[in-house]
Amino acid sequence: MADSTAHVVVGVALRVREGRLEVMSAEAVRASGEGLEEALGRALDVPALAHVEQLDTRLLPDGRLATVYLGLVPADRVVPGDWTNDLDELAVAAQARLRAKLSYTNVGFALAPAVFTISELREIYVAALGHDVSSTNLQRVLVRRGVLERADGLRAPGRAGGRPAALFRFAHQRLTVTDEFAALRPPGSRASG
Amino acid sequence: MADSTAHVVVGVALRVREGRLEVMSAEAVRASGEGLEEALGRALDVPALAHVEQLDTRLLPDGRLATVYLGLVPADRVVPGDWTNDLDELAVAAQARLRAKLSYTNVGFALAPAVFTISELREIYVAALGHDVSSTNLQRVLVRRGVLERADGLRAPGRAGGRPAALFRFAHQRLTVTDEFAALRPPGSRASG
DNA sequence: GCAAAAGTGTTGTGTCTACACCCATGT
DNA sequence: ACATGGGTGTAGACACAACACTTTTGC
Repeated sequence: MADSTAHVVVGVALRVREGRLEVMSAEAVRASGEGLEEALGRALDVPALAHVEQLDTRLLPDGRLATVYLGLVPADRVVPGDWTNDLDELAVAAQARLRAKLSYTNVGFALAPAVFTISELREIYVAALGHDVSSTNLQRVLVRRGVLERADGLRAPGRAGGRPAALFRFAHQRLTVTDEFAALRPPGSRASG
Repeated sequence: MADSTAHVVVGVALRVREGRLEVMSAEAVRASGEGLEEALGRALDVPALAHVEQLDTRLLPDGRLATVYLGLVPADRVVPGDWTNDLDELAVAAQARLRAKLSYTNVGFALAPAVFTISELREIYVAALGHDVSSTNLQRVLVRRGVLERADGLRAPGRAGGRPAALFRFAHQRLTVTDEFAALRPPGSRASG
């Protein structure tokens, strides 16, 4: 009864680099009596992750039991490891989770640098979502929801010229649901701004 | 290495009964080499569940590792067990998940009888969501989304009279996302029905 | 001046809530 | 007739996508 199958913690980290979504996976055997967090800490560089959440617990093909975590790394953070572009089944599940949450939460904070222009944020969203995003609408949606706020200063234009870009930052660095339930809201809950 | 902590599967079942949300929890120790499903089968009456999904994997206060599943039972199905109205922390998490999914998926199918009137469905939603729901809008939202469809026949009125109610059924008996991403949809995705 | 990049104004559409009103039945 | 419960019509509020237009820079 004390002997159950070995339990491992698997980390799947995602980040956006040069317009592409990159993955890195790692696993650690969980020592007897050890918490999930400790094992996750050995699997991934957790302090480097801006956001972590549990994805799934499943039996691996080899019969071991694995608890899978999704970690997100800001684009400007240097995290060594075997980053790759090809997504295995687990990475696809992680991306699906990320895609969904990008649209109704502020998870973007975990992929973006501390301060950025809308164009830079747009690139991140395009890579993570896998489809084009209008920077006009991206800005408006996120500002209206209170997800983004202005940071001081401007980014000087490149050699090609152009208007200097305003800098923004995420208003919160913790996951928040920003688009609560499109339908079936409680009665009398129409004011939102 | 082979000796990790004992792993248990915990099932949290929810149903609506007499206008109240009820919970039943159970757990089963997972035998060596056994899958999660088998243990879940011993913990809950799985064939009676119209929908099952994984909620969380966590360390219990006693140090055991538990994988928690959420199961939903249709209101008219007879499932013996120790059903109660007071929700512990796990049950609250289960309810939160249910509440969220009620608004952007068709999970309702797993709580409702095969065929029902809008009023009956409304009662279920009220109990699960914890706030009032207008039957007018409930009907319109779910029909517009293609979640509900008409069933043949009418329900005769009670002794107090009233117009006979139309019968409806859920169009699908498997979880489907019906309100995909409010914002940041791919370009050119405006037509919907 | 012209191209490039950023940002604002504005319009149209879809989806929701709220509420007025009509329909079908029992007594 | 009238109370009761079921259902439809419709108006108003948002939030969003799309696109035209203005602003600010480099060359």
